Parts: sequence; structure tokens; C-alpha cells
Amino acid sequence: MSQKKNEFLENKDESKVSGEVTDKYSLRGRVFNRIREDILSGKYSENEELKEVTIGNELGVSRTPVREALRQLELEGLVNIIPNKGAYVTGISQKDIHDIYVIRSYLEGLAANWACSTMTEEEIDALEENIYLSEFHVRKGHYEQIVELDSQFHETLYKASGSKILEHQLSTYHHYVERIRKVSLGMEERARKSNEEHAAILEAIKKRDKKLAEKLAHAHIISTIENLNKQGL
Amino acid sequence: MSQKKNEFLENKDESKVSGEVTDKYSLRGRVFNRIREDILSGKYSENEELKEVTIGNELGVSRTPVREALRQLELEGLVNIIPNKGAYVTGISQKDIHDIYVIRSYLEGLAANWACSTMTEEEIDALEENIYLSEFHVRKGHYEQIVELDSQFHETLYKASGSKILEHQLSTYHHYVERIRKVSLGMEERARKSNEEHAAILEAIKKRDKKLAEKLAHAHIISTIENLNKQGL
DNA sequence: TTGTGCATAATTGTATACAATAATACTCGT
DNA sequence: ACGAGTATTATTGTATACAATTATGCACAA
Repeated sequence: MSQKKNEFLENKDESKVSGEVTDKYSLRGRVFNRIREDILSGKYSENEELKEVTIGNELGVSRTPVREALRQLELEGLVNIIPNKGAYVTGISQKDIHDIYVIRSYLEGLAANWACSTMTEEEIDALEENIYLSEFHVRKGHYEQIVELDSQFHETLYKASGSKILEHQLSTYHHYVERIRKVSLGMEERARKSNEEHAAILEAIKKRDKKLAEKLAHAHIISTIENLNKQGL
Repeated sequence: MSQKKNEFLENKDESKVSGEVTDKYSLRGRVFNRIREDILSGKYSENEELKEVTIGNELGVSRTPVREALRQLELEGLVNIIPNKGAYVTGISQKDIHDIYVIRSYLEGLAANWACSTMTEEEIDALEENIYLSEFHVRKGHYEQIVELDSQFHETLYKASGSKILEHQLSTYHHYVERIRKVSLGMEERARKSNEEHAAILEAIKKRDKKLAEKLAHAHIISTIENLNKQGL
């Protein structure tokens, strides 16, 4: 075998994004994330066949981790596996992304509603700090940090909802549209407005006003959708 | 090895439930369904460790299909895998079930709303037949068929929503609570009422009245929750 | 030329072998 | 008796071998 010093086998640390399910430090986990990334980024085209040996060779690993990764991606809906035939890229369309945001608008509302009952003081403090910090980075134009803080805000909210199921689902969607979020928050105008909306949501939760919190969280995502439309996404 | 004629290896046909992701005819698919069933039915207790070889021996298969199944179950949230340690049963609590129904109440509403734009004549016909047939089986007390028709009704609605994402998610939840649904629809009173609600939802969709369809579909699931509470679930 | 059938190759499905890691038990000194 | 350190075992992680299935190509007849 060519033994071509594959950097994939070395690269053990990536930015730790919250809400991860798959193990980042096993080969399977890394193959999983890699393929997912490649699908979401459009490296693979719709309906393209993903062959276990080919991917394995590209990444310098055997079929085993690749197979496991593909099976998991099937459950995420990113690949379609036809038994005894192969794994085919499903990809996600513009409409899919739109649908995810609409679904999220309901579920984030629900999370905010539930969080009114279950959010702890520590979580409130964490969100206040998040908003404060984010304000700073927006002024400075630190987009990397803005995106990370946005992730943290939402993940904290999900956890604070007190529902394992809801948290799991929202995390999945949130990660799904990670790429899109980076573009969206790349506009200063939107980043600022988004943070203001976060602040309003937190205020409602602090007052334990379920209806208001739900409405604001819902509106926050709708507002994101409108922004995406403006950007032609 | 003991070679104890394991019936698991023979049993190739099970009731074909719609919305299935995993292949029922591969070993992996059958192991997956079996473990899921065992977790949902309470055969495994919370936090119990699932060892690959043990399960493999019980089912008369090697570790490979078991591993793949466990990795998939991790994504469904039914097991928690700690790298290099093991797979532990997460199970789903009463609260989880309740949460799923609340989430579904929103998403089924959304599905009904969207279906107003996208449902075809064929789908409408199928649902009308479904309701008509279901009426018959309710009168006769054929609970097996009632549950199957209920599944079909909802799966058709999901598909008619025209959203791959929404369909996928609702199917997953729907299957998650399959066991519960059987109990719920086992009450004649509820089975009858449920079918009436289906009819009302379909009428709204036929009139392409999005708001009404959404409201009725939402209420249908809420109504189911209330029924479950009545049954002490 | 076209299409059918068979041989061959490519690919997935499953089992097993080997490697790495974590859990357990044991030894030995105090 | 007790604990630290180490050897042993158990278990998971990955690679490879073999089996089953599907795709491909070629021969050959109409």
C-alpha cells in the first residue's frame, strides 16, 4: 500500500462544538464528521455513490469505521442506503434548510417556554455573560467568536428546557445548519439584532413569562429566516 | 460453539411498518430493531451495559452487526456510548414520552398546514378510505387493524407535508411511541374519537384551510396526551 | 445490430483476527 | 489488614478475510 502519510490520521483536535453526539476521537467519529462536512459543504453531489473502500482509502482507514459512519449518516438522513447496493448522498436542499428553520422556530419557542420553569440561576448567569460578551465581539467584528457564542446561547437554552428529547433534537438541527449560520451571522447588522433578540428572550425567561418567551424565541428564528432570504439563501 | 438453532436467524418477516429507516432484512437491521424493542419494552433497565459479544451470542450473530446497530441506536438517543468503555441503555422515561407528544403536537400541526398546499388527490382518497375502513374496525373492535390504520393515516400526512425533513422527524417520533399508541387506541372510546379527529383534519385539508388544519392536527395530539393521562400513563 | 445468458468483477454483508484501552485481580511490602 | 503497583483479563476499536449479492462485460445467436 502507498502509505501516503495521511494528515487525516493525525488531525485529532477540532473546535469543540457543543451538542456533539459522535465521538470525535475515534476513527469512526472522525470519518462521520468528515463525510457529513463534505456532504453539507457540497463536495459530494446529490445521489453520488459513497463507496466504502474508496472513502476508506482517501482517509487512510479500513472499511469498518467508514461503514459505521455511513450507517449513522443514514439515520441523520444525509445518506440513503440501499441494502446490498450502496450508500447514496441525499444532501440537503434549500427547501430542507428552510424547513429546518421553520421547525426550529416552533421548537425553540417550546424550549424557551419550558426553560421558564426549569432554568437555573447558573444558566441565567451564563446567558447574561454570553450576551454581554457577544455585544463586545459584535462591535469588534469578531465573527468567529460571535458564531461560537451564538451556538453556546442556543445550546444552553436547549439544556435549560429540561427535556432530553427536545435538547437532542434541537442540537441536531442546530448543527445541521451550522454552515448557514456562519454566513448569516457574518452580517454585522444581523449579528447585532440577533444578540438583542437573545437578550429579550432571556429577559422573558427571567420573568418566567412562558408565553412571551415562547413568542420571542419563535420570532427570533423567523427573523433569522427572513435574514437568510435577504441574503438570497 | 453451542450452535443452538437460534430462531432469530430465521425470523425474516415482521409486520411492515411504514417510515422505517433501517433495513429489516439485514442482520444489522434486525439486531437494531430487536435491541430497540427490548429497550422500549423495558427488558433492559436504565444504565444497563450492552456488551457486543453478549448480545451477539444471544442473537447468534457476530459483533459486527451488533456494533453497527448500537451506533445507530446512539443517534436515536436510546443508548449512550462512552468511547472505549461501552454502550449503556438510556431508555425513555414517562416525561420523555410526554415531551415527544408535545413536540409532535406542534409538528403534526405544521405537517397538516403544509399538506394543505401539497396533498394530492390520491393522498386525499387514501385518507378517506383509511377513515372509512377505520370506522368499520372500530365498530368491530379490531384493535390490530385500528393501530395499523392510525399509523398509515399519520405517515400519509407526513409524506403529504412535502417536507422530507419533517416527514423523517415525525416518522421517528411516531415509531418511538408505537408501544404507547397500542395501549391508547386499545380504548374503544379513544379509538372512535381519534378517527373522528382524523376526519375533521382531512376536511380542513380538503378545504385547503391551513390555519384550521394546523389547529385540528395540533389538538388531535393534545387530545391523545389527555387520554394517556387518563389511563395513568 | 441487438438482446440474452453466462462468466467475471466489483461491492456490500458478516465473521474473525489483531490492537488498544479499560477493568480486575493479584502480589508484595508495610 | 491495607494500599500501591503491576500482571492479567475483559471489552472495545480497527483491520482483514470470507461470503453473498449486484453490476459489468463479453460471447453468441437471431
